[in-house]
Amino acid sequence: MFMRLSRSFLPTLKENPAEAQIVSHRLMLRAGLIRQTASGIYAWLPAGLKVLRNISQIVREEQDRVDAQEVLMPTLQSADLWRRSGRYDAYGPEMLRIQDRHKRELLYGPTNEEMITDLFGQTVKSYKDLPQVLYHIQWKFRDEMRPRFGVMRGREFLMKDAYSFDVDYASAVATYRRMMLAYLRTFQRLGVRAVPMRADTGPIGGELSHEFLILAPTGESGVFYDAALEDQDWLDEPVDTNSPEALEAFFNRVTTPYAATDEMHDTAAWEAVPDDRKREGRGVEVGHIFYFGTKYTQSMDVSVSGADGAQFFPEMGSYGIGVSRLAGAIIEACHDENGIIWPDSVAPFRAGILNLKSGDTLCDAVCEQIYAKAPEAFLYDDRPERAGVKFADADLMGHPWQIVVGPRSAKEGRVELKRRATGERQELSVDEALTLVLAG
RNA sequence: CGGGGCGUGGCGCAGCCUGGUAGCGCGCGUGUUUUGGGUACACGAGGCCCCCGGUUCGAGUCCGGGCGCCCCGACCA
Repeated sequence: MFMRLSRSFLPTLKENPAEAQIVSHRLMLRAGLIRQTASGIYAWLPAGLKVLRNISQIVREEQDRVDAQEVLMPTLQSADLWRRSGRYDAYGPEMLRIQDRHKRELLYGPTNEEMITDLFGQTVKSYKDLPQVLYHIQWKFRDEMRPRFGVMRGREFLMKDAYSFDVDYASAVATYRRMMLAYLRTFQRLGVRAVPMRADTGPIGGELSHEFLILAPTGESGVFYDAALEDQDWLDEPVDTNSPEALEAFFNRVTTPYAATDEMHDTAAWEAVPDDRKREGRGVEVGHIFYFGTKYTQSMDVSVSGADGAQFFPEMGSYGIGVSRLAGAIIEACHDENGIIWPDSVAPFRAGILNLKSGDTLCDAVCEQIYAKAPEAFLYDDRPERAGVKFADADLMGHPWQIVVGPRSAKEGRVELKRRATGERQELSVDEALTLVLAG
C-alpha cells in the first residue's frame, strides 16, 4: 500500500459521524480505519486492515507457542453438519441461513464446533494422535438483534477460535490451562490488560470457563477484581507447559485472586478483598475459553480407539478471541481527547513523518531520507497542508511516534521526535530518532 | 423482539409546525495569503431533499405505505 499520505486511501474526518456514539467507533471512523457498509458490517480500509493483521499475528504466534495448529475453515457450512449435533434447530435466528441454487441449505458460520469435530473425526482414529489443538482466524456472522458500538458488536466479525481434543479430563484440563496462559500472553503483547474471570458454564457445569475482559468505561458488563491480577508479567513467566503440576500452580495463581463480572459477583468474597486492592469498573469481553467435555464428540458420534481397544469420545474445549472486536476494545482502552494512542505492537505505522513544509527542498530531502530507511514502518505525511492539520491528523491516527521535520530544525540536521502516549518531545539527529523509533 | 429517534451536496446540521422550486458550517477545486497546533479572503463545483404512492395549480414540507440507519432495554466473541 502507499505509505505516502498524499496518495493513501486514508480518509480522516474532522467531525464525528452522527451514527457513532462510543469513542472507539468514532475514532475508527475518523482515523480512516473502517467504513460501515450495512448495519453491523464494516469494510476495513488500509490502516484498519493493518491493525487487524497485527492483532492476528500476535494471536497466531501465541497460539503456535502452545502447539495449536492453524487451519482455515470456510465461512459457509452445510446445514446437515449442524443437524448432526442438533444445533441447526436449536441455534435460533442469530444464525444466517442461506440457500444455494439447488435449494441446498447452508449457513454462514457463527462458530465452528461442528465442522472441526467432523474434520477431526474424519482424520483422527487413535488415542495416540491426541491431544490435538486446532485453530483458525476467520470471519463469523451472527445476526445480532441489535448491532452496535461499531466493530465491538458487529454482525460480521473476525474471530480466532481454537478447539482442543484430549484423551481424558486431566489432559483436557492441562490443555485448558495452557490456553489460559497463551491468552494472558496474547493480551499482554497487545498492550492491554485483560483479566480472566469465571464465567457461567451453563448446563455443563464445572469451573472451566473463563472470560477475559478489558477495562473500558464503555464496557458491557461490570467487573470487580483484585489488583493482584494487574502486575504479573506472563511473557517471561517460566511455566513448564508440559508439566501438569506447573500448569496447576499457574492456574491457581491466576484464579485465586478475586475477579468476577456482575453476573457472577459474590459480594461476600468481594468484601474480603483489601480496599486498596479493589478494582471496579466496566469491562469488554475479548476472549472466552471453555471446556465442554464430550458434548460434540458424543452428539456427532466422533470416537477414537483407546489404549484398551475400546472406542471413546475425546474431551473438547473451545477458545475464542474476538480479533476485530479487539481493534475497538484497544482503542477504548488507549485514547485521549485528540485521538487514538496505539500500543506499539498493533499500530498500523510505527511513526508518522510530518513534513511541516512540503515543497521545501531541505524538509523534503530530510523526510525522504527517513522514509527510505523503512517505508513499511512509516506513514509519510507529504501533503501540502498546514502544520496544524498534520499534527492533528497524526494525533488522531495514533502513531506511537511522530517524527516532525520542520525548516527550523532541519537546517541543523535535526528533527523533533514526539511520543504519542506521553506527549514527550525531544530534538534529535535523524539517526538518533531513527534508532529510537525502529527499536521500539 | 419491545420502546424511542433520524434519513436534506463527502461530513455535521437548519428548513418541515404555518406547502411557492433548497440554505449554513466544515470538507473539495482554483487563486491570493499564511508557514510549528485544524490561517484568512475571493471565486467555484457539487443535491432524483431515502423510495413508492396520494392530496394540491404546486410537496423537502401534508397524508399512507415501504426501506435504511441510530439510541435505550432483554441477549451476545
